[in-house]
Order: sequence, then structure tokens, then C-alpha cells
Amino acid sequence: MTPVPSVLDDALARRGARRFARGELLVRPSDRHGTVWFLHEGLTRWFSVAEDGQEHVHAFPARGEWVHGALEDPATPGCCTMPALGVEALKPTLATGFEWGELDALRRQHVELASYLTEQVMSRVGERLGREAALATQSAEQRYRELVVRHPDLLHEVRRQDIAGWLGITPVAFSRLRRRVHGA
Amino acid sequence: MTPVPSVLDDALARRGARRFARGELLVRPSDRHGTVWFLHEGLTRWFSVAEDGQEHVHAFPARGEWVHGALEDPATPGCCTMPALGVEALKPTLATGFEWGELDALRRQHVELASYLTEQVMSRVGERLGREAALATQSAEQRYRELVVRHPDLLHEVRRQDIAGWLGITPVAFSRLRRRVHGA
DNA sequence: TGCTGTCCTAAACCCAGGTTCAGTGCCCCG
DNA sequence: CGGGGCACTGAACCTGGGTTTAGGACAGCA
Repeated sequence: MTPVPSVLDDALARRGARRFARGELLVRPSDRHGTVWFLHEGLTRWFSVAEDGQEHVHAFPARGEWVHGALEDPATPGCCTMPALGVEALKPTLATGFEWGELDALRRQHVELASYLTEQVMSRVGERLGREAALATQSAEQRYRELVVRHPDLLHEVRRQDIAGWLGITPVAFSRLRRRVHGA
Repeated sequence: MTPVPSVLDDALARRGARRFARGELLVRPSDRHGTVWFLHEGLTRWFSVAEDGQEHVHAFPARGEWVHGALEDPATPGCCTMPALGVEALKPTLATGFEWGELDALRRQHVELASYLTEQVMSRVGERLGREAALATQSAEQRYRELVVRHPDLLHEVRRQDIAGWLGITPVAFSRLRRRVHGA
């Protein structure tokens, strides 16, 4: 998590932030305008909804991270293969929102912002590739064990069904898995 | 696939391209310097190798697309969660390579290039999210059926074991799946 | 005090896919 | 020509996870 460049820091301060209660949606899966949120505080669930209604949890973004829904670049509408994306607050959350176009405009004026954004987006590509490989090659149990050592805090802060969604299994299967792992 | 901006077109022309025979690697999974290739012609397999040696096929990039290995932004080395990435030529391939740093430098000078790159990388995020959801929520058969209608050509040009790798199953399971789908 | 909804667990059953072993066809090369 | 690889298929067996149904714990609320 690299520090936010000062241009953006200013913009964040000027704009002020909005509060979301637990359960509120920062981004509705049906939203098609590209709002991007910076999380000052809180915890969220980033998920996608397929055409058949199947949900999948991509991550649990928290303070200092960016979240967004489907971003179709305004310059090339309709190009976008992104699935419908949503963001839900799992805890009271404080966030500042930008339209993608605004960030894009700022980026053109400030080189250091452009670099920051590029870096953010590229490291996101890396994250997603890693997770993709994990989903394809590892068992749910392996993913769970990794989660336990890497983000033990999440296990207490997130409902089990959301953990299950992140692991890529059903709550029922997750219940079994926990019994199996944490001894009878 | 948006058109390449002219700045880049020039750079591509100036630099010339390299040929890869079938089976050659454009990017070795162990490579840590961020070479980025533009594919003029051919077909490749983009894969990652996990720490335990498990391979996974992310995509089959072809003409007009960009491929790369792990890109750790030189500015923030060690930040990178990207898995080890490799690119293999599946057919004779013609490609032009850039160091990530070069593109980054060009980007700073040409706004339209910056926009192009941002757009490319963002749509890549979308792709990966979509695939992640597909891997997590769909069955291999569903993914296969989609592939059949969306990229029927790939079925002839790519070894079955690579298709299997892309589907996230073993070649054995893929053999069964084909029998099941294409009638006895 | 109950009613209702939501989250979680338990138990039973089924199936897609992993794994292993044994072929078969094909190409390359000595 | 024969032999060694490699890609692919077939068959048998096992298991992780989906699905369904039921039940328990706990909340909010009339």
C-alpha cells in the first residue's frame, strides 16, 4: 500500500467523505457510471454478480484501499468485459468517491498521480492473476489455510457465508471444512 | 481491441520485431525484468506457475494483444504479489518487446499513450475479474461451452491439454468432458 | 412471551473432477 | 525398421464440494 500522492491527498481532503452503515452498498452491481471510492476507514466486501445471478466475493477491501464497480472507460463505451460489480460495507465505513472521469482528468495534469494510478491498477492485475491461479489450482482447504495465516482478523470480522463466498464454496461446505480443519 | 496510438506505432516500427518458433518462450516464468511484448502475429499461451509448481493457463493472447510476465514496478520493487508468469508461443509468433521502463517513460511524454495504456490495463482488470468469477462459480462444462461459442478457432489451434489448463481441469477430465458434451 | 427472520451446523445423498494405470496412435530419430 | 516420446483416451476408484432438508442459536419486535 504505497502512500497517496499529495495532489490526491488534497483532493480527498477538499471533497470530504461519506459514511456508510453496515450493510449499505457503496456500489450497486447495476451501477454503470464509474464511481471510485477511497476507503478512509472500515471494511467492505467486493463482489460480482454473473448473468445467472451467481455471486462471487473478490476481496474484502479495507482502509487505505480503492474500490470500484464496473469501469467502462468513458472514451470507449461498450468495450467492457467487466462483470457487474458491487461493494458492500461490512462495518461502518468512511469513504470518498470520485467519478472515474475526474481522476482521469487529474491524472493528465499531474504526472505523479498518473504513476500512482498506473501502479495501483497494475498491482491489481497481479492480485487478480494470483487469485485466479489459486482458484484454479488449489483446494478450498488450501485457500482457507492461507487465509488463516495471512488475514486471521478477517475470520472474526466477516460473516462465515462471505468467507465461504470468497473461498468459492457454499456456506454449507465451509461449515464442513472448518470442522475438518479445526479438529472435530 | 482499440487501435494502437500513433506514437506507439512509430516506436513499434522503429524497433523491429522478433520471431519465435512454436514452443519458444517469450517470457520465462523466472524472469523478473518487466519485458512487455506486442504481438504482431501468432498465438501464445499465457500461464502462471505457483510456488508448488502448479501451472495455470490465463489466456491465449494473439495478434494485436499485449503480453507480459510479472511486472514489478521498478519504482517500488518487492511490492509485487504477481505470481510467476510465462508466455509460450503456440504458433510461429512475431512480436516486439519493450522494457516496462521504456513504456513508462514514453507514457510521461505522450498523453494519448498514457490513456491508451490505462485503458488497456483497466480492461485487463475487468477480464481477470470476469474469469475469476467464472472459475469460482461455473462448472468446467459451462466454461467449455462458452469457449466453444466464443472462440471455436482455439479448439483446433491449441493442444487439448492447454485447453484443459485454461478450463482449470486436468487433461483426463477434459477428455471425459468432451465425450459427455459432444455426444457419445 | 411468542413470532419471524437470519446465520450457522448436521446428516444424507449425488456427482464432477482428481488420480492412477493401461492402453493407442503418432511423430521423430537413430 | 524399430524404439522411445508425447498427446490423448478409457476405465476404475475416491473425495471434495453441491444440494436438500432439518434443526439449533440468537436477534428484533409485536
